[in-house]
Amino acid sequence: MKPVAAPVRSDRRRRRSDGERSRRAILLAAAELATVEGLDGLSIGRLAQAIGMSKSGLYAHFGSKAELQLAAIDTAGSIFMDEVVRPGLAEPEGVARLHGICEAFLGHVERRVFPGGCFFASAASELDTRPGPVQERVAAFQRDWMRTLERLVGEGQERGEIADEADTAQLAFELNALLLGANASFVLHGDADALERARLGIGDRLERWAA
Amino acid sequence: MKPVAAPVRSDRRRRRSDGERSRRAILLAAAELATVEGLDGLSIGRLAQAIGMSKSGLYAHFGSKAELQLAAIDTAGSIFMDEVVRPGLAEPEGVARLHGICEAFLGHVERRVFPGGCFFASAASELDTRPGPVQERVAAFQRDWMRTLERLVGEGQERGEIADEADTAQLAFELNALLLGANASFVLHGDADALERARLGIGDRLERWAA
DNA sequence: AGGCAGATAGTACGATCGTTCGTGCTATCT
DNA sequence: AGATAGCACGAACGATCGTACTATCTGCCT
Repeated sequence: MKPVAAPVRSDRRRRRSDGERSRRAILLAAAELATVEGLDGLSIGRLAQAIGMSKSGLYAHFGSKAELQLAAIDTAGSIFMDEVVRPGLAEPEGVARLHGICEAFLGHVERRVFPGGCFFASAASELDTRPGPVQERVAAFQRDWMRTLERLVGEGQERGEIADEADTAQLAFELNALLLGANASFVLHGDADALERARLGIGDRLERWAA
Repeated sequence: MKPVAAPVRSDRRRRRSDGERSRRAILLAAAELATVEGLDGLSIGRLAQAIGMSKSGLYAHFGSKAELQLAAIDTAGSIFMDEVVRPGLAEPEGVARLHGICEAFLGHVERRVFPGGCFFASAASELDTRPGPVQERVAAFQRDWMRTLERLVGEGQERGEIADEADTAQLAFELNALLLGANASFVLHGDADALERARLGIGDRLERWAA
């Protein structure tokens, strides 16, 4: 989990510092608002109003709405990296790290890093039936996340902390399902118990396959 | 799982048979389209075009877009009942019935009863941050579904097929999480393996707590 | 210090949104 | 058979959508 499409300045357009700051503010607000209004439902006019800018001034930073959406996804991705992946990887390698990343995920949901819960859960559900570059970017992120989980499970197995007989992808799938289930229940019903249930389930799964 | 707001004719308005047929066609299309465009993203104009009717003619069946959404939710609910709950309950009481309802859920996803996967997963994700009557109706359905799962788990325990020490709500939560995880992965990535993973996980959970 | 490119705002466009209204048509009831 | 009321339509509304064009201002490089 990481290349994540660096902020490649492919075009030869230089950026001014004030513009860069504006752009960052726009994308931060866009990433947060998108979990509430949806990536499509989020309108440029409302976004401009939310950050106190003119519609055209904001729009000039992006060539189209689709490019704004793509940039917002990348921004959300780097927030997700900072809030979930990096803290998780800070734990010592093995089951502790797997536990850590799951806990970091639940924590970022609980702390409402995004007001509408996990950005990618929200975006994936909205875009799942709308093929195109925007969907593809979200799907790529989601695949990357799953690969990260699988890698951590695999590391646990290599270290002898998780049974070799365990199906790596299967275990990763189940952990992810518990995380998404908790996210959904927490955001829709405000049900904090769901987070605890996910923790219980995750602990149970890891115990079940402990070597 | 069942009262589900019967088609109560609270107003004294009589219905003509042709109107009733149109209304049914509208709501069927609306329930299906909503899993693709979203309940909000679904526009009346596009819905009218999809079923070959005028915008105003369609609109006349409902006093507002919100009422159309509420009616579409009820329609989706009765489809869900027919395709998932009823077939599941056809199995003999106990673990078999629990297995049956889960399998019926996965089957209705795989058969694309709704083109965008489980209607309520889709709607819940879209509406989770938008309080109001529409959200409330979806949330009520979702609670009802969870209660059904919990009831089936409880029945399994009463029959001595599931260990009494099992946490009823916890087991229901985990089963539901596996179902939703499979739904999300299947719709976003077209990943049929996810359905199999859910089946494996469900079987494993039920075995784990078998009495 | 001068000048250029980037940043922001203003305005306007065509399309589409949900909604309202008035008008014929016809199924159904008396 | 005639009356009633539900059904469907076309046209039009004000608002808002994404997008384009133009003009003013200002940070930054030479």
